[in-house]
Amino acid sequence: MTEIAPIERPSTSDRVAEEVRRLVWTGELGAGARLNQDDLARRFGVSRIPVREALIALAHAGVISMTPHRGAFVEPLTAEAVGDLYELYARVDGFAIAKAVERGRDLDALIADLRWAADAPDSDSLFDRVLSARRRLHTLGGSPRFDAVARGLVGLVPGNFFVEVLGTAAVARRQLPLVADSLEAGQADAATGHYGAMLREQGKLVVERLRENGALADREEGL
Amino acid sequence: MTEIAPIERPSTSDRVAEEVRRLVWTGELGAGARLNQDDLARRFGVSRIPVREALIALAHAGVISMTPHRGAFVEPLTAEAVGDLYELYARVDGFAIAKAVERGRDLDALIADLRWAADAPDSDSLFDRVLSARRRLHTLGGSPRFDAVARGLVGLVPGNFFVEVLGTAAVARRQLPLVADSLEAGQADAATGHYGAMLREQGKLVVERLRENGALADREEGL
DNA sequence: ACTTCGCATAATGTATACAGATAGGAGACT
DNA sequence: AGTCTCCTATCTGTATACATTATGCGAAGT
Repeated sequence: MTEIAPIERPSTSDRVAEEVRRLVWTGELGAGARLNQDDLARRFGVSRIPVREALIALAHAGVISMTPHRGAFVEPLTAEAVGDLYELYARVDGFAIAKAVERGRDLDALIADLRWAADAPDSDSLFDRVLSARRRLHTLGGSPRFDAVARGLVGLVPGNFFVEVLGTAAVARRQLPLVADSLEAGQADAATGHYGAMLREQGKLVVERLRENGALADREEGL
Repeated sequence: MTEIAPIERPSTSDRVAEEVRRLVWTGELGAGARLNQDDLARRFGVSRIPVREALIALAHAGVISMTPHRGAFVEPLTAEAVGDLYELYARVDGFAIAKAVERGRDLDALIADLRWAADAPDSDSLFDRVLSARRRLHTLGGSPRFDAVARGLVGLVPGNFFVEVLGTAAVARRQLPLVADSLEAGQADAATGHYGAMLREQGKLVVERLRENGALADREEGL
């Protein structure tokens, strides 16, 4: 039987984390806002256990900060910080590309994945395909640990990235084939360049959208 | 009153995570080993809640993988993967250095921190000081989120890095002043170079130690 | 009036208990 | 004999309940 992706059935913790991400994303929870575990539990109709687990995950992603016995608070988010995260994102994935090429891995599957992603019929499948292409990249160039770390960078935009941030889908459809072409030609530098350009462009769109949402802190608040 | 670092009183979850890290580090838990929540809870004399929270943290660090309703398993760890992690580590922190310089941040405190760390009287204080210097670097160059992501990279060696991996302390004491000097001279590239050299060298020592422990997988096991 | 100590309140951290899902094996059928 | 089905044991996921800690207010003292 062909390789099958495990069925996604998000746990309660995952859904809570996603909802909190959304609250931050929409600006409903601004920088410094406190996240009361009981309130969140009541709000989502679950117990505090999955809420806690969601908060731990969000803290690791840097979305919130937790202090023992004090609580969890939304970290400020500046345009500069978002730009940095996407720049970092580009470099991490670029590193994986470079390593995959340098080590002579079989890139056919990755190239096919990238083109398959760019040909996605709708935003939902585009989202899924980009994620799986990215996962293949990380396992080719790095390791499972690498993939875990790299995925930790993403936890900023909730739900379907391409739906939440208009314009990013077009960027992906334009750039991903260029990455694939470069890989096919064995030009690692060009591939990382196209990939990085995609992410930097998308990062700017994310900043715009966050600004519209009023979810950007003007600067690092004192607190 | 001068700035005071908050007292560290790790929670039960933190201690469990640390212990599991140690089990992986010492090779007692090899690649693919299953982490039974009940067993761990009994072993450490705690309930399953902190065990679960520890596992979530470790999964985010890429040390283990969790599948819903199936369990948690130790990810394989190859010499190549460890080298990659330290290389990535160097690049992430190098990025922070570059941004801090590029944005004209006041580097005096960071430079002082680096020298102060190199002058630490013993390994324990060296460890603490390096961590705080690194934290300052991330807040200068990046943001709180950046710091959270960067710290996620560390979760490989348990306890005091410089005690667990002999030889790394000497490397740090040698390289950190060079980084400080370069920063003082405004040479960002040289600073990232010295910093990166330190981490790459330390990464090799980590690999050696892991090999001694028998904690390295020969290659990516097919599960 | 200001500071300090102590207590009450409310939140977090952890333990216990229950519900739901997966994995492995026994049994029946082809 | 092989395969499928069903069942049971075991483990994970979640809810509830208890313990511990931080915070804020108020009273007493300087």
